Amino acid sequence: MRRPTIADIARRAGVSSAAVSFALNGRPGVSEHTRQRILAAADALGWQPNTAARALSAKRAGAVGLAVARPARTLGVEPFFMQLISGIQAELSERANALLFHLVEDVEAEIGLYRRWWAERRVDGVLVVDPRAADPRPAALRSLGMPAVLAGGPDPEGILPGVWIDDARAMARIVAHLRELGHQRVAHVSGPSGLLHTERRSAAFQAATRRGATGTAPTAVTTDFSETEGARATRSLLAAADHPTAIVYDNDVMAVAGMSAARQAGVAVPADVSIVAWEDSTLCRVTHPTLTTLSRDASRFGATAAGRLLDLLDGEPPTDVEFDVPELIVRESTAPPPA
Amino acid sequence: MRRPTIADIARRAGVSSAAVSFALNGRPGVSEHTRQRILAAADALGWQPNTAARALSAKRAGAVGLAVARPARTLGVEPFFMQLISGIQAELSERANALLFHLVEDVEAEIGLYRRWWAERRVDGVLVVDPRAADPRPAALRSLGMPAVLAGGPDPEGILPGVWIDDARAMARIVAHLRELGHQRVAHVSGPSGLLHTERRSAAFQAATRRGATGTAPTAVTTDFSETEGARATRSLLAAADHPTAIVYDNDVMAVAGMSAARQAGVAVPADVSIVAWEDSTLCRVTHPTLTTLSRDASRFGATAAGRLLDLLDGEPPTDVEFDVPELIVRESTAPPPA
DNA sequence: ATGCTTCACTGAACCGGTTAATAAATCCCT
DNA sequence: AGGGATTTATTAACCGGTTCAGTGAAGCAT
Repeated sequence: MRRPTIADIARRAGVSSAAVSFALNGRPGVSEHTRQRILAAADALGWQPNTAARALSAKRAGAVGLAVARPARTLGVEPFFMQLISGIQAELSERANALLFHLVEDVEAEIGLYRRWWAERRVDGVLVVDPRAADPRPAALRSLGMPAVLAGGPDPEGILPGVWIDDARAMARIVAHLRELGHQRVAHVSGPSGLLHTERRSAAFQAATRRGATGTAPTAVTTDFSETEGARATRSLLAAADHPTAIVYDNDVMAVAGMSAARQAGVAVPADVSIVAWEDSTLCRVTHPTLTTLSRDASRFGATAAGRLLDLLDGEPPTDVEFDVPELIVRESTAPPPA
Repeated sequence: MRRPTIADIARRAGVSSAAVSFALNGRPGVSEHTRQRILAAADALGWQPNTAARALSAKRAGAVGLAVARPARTLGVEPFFMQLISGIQAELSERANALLFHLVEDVEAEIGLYRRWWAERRVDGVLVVDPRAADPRPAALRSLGMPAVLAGGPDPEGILPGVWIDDARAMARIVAHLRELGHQRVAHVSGPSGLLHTERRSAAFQAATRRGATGTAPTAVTTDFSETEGARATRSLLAAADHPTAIVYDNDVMAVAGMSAARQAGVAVPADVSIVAWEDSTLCRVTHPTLTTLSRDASRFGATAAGRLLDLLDGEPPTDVEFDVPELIVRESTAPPPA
């Protein structure tokens, strides 16, 4: 059976197709009485707008894109992304937009994808995640003239509006918790230095621990977020005689791997060393002991970012949104340091 | 700057827009010489088809949908889905299609989404995952006339073509491995009974263990795939005097939780009980001991399913595709049973 | 009654492709 | 050379919406 079109509605309601368009989009040009008649007809026919036709004439695809340049392997274990996507979709659906989701190899491929999406008019704008140092994406998007919102940090170049979580104060909160327990030597196992949020956390860690620092001991180790490097970093940190009594990991996978590595090295958790993970996930609750973690509301974060992007598409001015400090969930992996 | 259209190409090459359309789509109606001239012009202008215009006239959206009715929480920890999506996208990109990805609450919402996607002509077809017992989706899709491929099993009703992995033989392979090690009492912690692949595995487990079964001991426990129920099931299985010496879990999260629960109950892995997980992931390698798992090639699986759907859209007849048996990766969590 | 504005609605162009119908040019065969 | 088939190209309609210029008719003040 053929899908009903605007012409069918017009015929049924005895008006022109232009009047139908006005009525369906809630714009002036038809009387209230006629509008009701048209809406009733549309409803009776079960009409839904053909997105292609609408996109073609209104020059609005009704869809936004999300490209993620991370290996699928890494993505899978992080619940953060699915929560993020879930939040994004809640907001998009609410406002009748669809999400084009794409995994890409690297930032270059991501820019290529943006170029294609834009040329094909597949999307009206994109959500950019994982901002990096010297990120080529904002400039590329500006040169394309493509609306975008940066989810994960303020844009250092000030090109794209951003939505982000206050990593610095979150880190301060973690260090404060460890200080309260009595820890003096705290270490940080961070993610790759290219990512802005990682760098924000590292800087905040340095600032928060500076005062009580223990001379020349290496207190920060950079990794690629993988479990392998998380374990390796842990072993090297615990090898020193006056090793740290607490370690903060930039994600959950590394924290779990680190805990395993500590145990194998004969270091008890939390008796000898306390452990804090950066993301709350199932992983943090199935381990023994359960992990103290920093918990962010990824879903709300995604919804806000998507909302800002749609606002932007509706012509509202670009603005930044900074979230509250995430909550620290204290579980069994943190305790006072050994006497 | 305005995007180039086929009218621009036509002007540049000195032909009509119809000739350009023929040339760009590789169909007869233009000479080889003219075709080259047109392609050169298109290339020079950096032309890309406007998907909305193409969708409107060719009645083909150039996009397929993937709706997933699982809580975002569960999805996140399973690397399977990201690998699946990655494979799907590789195939779709190859053939110039986009992926609309959507998380939904339940199967009813999923059907509602299909209805909307179809009415709006957003997608040309969908990939249906997680087939269930008495699944309403195939019939709903048939009544819509919407092309679809069922990823995860043959359609019991025979409505949709399916792509799936041979769960039965995979389970047989696991049980064979445990038998070779000498295990007599093997248990199965399965997922929810509503899912077809879960039921296939359970049936295969029963068949494979029937001969050596130990009287009335409960050898199978049904769960919701969560770490909580995985741990609970493990505790109840190990409580019996002649508890099983090996447990097969239907996913990785439950296996990890089960291992933790066993340790807390004073049962050593693998000395007292062997553990096998159904999905290989980072999780299975960061634990101590590392987990013996069944490893499927989710990426290739996704690519195949997407390929079948595109073939279907191209008018090819619907056919089923069954994959080879997945590989069993033996690690540290399986060993001979205690003497 | 006249002129002017406002309101409700229509007709037609337009978005950027695809495609059926048609016409012109070329080829082939007797 | 003549007539039909084939190749190459064009014209124009069409997909299903949006939007703008234009047309009556009603409302209002003078």
